[in-house]
Amino acid sequence: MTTGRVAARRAATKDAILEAAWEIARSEGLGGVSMRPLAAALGMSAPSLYEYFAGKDAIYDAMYVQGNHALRERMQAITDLDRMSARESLVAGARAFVEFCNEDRARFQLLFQHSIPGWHPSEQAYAVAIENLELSRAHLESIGITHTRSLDLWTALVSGLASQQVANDPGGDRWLRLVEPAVDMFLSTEGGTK
Amino acid sequence: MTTGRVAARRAATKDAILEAAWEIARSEGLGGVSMRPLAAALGMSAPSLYEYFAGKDAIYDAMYVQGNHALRERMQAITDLDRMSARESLVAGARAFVEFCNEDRARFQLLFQHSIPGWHPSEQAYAVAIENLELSRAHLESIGITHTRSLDLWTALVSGLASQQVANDPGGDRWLRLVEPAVDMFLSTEGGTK
DNA sequence: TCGGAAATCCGAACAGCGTTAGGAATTATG
DNA sequence: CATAATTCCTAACGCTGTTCGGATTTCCGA
Repeated sequence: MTTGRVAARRAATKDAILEAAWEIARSEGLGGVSMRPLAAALGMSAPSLYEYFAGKDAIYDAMYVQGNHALRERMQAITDLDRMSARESLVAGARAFVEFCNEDRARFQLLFQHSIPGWHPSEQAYAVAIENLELSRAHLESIGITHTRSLDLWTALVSGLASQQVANDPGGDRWLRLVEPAVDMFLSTEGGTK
Repeated sequence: MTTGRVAARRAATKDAILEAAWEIARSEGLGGVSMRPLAAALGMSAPSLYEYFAGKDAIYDAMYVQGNHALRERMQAITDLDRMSARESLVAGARAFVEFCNEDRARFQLLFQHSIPGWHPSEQAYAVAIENLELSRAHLESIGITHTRSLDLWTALVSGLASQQVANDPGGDRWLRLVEPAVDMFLSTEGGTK
């Protein structure tokens, strides 16, 4: 039985470890997460962490999954996309994404820059990211944008806005404000990429 | 006198160190550059590197400057921008940039993703990057694009194309092919961002 | 309730990292 | 030729992620 008391306690400890890891990542930077201080923040010893995660990479992996789940929830919080025009829904989606990236630099670096040397998300963790990408592909499809070239141009545009925002005006809105003009620009020549 | 035999030999050794560092970065990844193997590749000992660079960060710094100089030369190799139309020169510039990024993943990560935990370019190294940015700003100005919003949208668009290309199709042309449609899209609504 | 099993923890240690100290060897120069 | 500057290396320090071995605690069925 995987839902016994031990499993619940184990899951709670894992969550606490990830929570502390996020906190360190936000204050010290994503690369500043190290095992001994992380363990100390939880009142335990570094080797004890290995009872819960196979290693530091597995911790990053779990954080990567958490981040992608948070992104999915954020995007799905825009419930009534159906009632919006294509333009409105694109603006809402892109704005939500850029805001999400702009909220937490460490999370952005983990999810979208591959910022930890030598680390790559595991196959199952990456699958969660693909799932998110698929959702936004479905969104664009629902408003009639289906060609790979159009989708690629859209992802480049939105990710460019997000990365510029995070890198050059973190927490601000210098590129966030450009979401609306960017959507208009994108829609104005949609079809030109066919 | 800084141009004596000793200074020349010293400069040659520094170049050799950077050369070996680039080679390791290209094969092992940017974060895979470590002092002892780097020194070993040059037949010397790790502490000897400190005769030439203040530390590992200083090596990254010098690589950062080298990379930006290479970018400037590449961009300036497009000599006859004057004889092109605005559209042609934008296409040429963006294509050159994306190609430059796509050639060397390690170089791209060093210059444009801030991929080494805890490392930031020094002020004087960053100045070289600003110099490059200023050149492309001048280019856009010369074709009548002056507003900050337009410039920001342009940088987001081009950097988005480059990062998507490098991350998802390294060495390929999936996003490189989108440079031309992207420029058309950008120009079609230029003025809408005022 | 007792006892074996499972879960959890920790101290010690290993290899690798960037870096420093101190001194020896080489090279340049007055 | 001798002094000074340059260049190099060995040893070591504190940090990193990680493993080992064993002790301690917690669970759970007889």
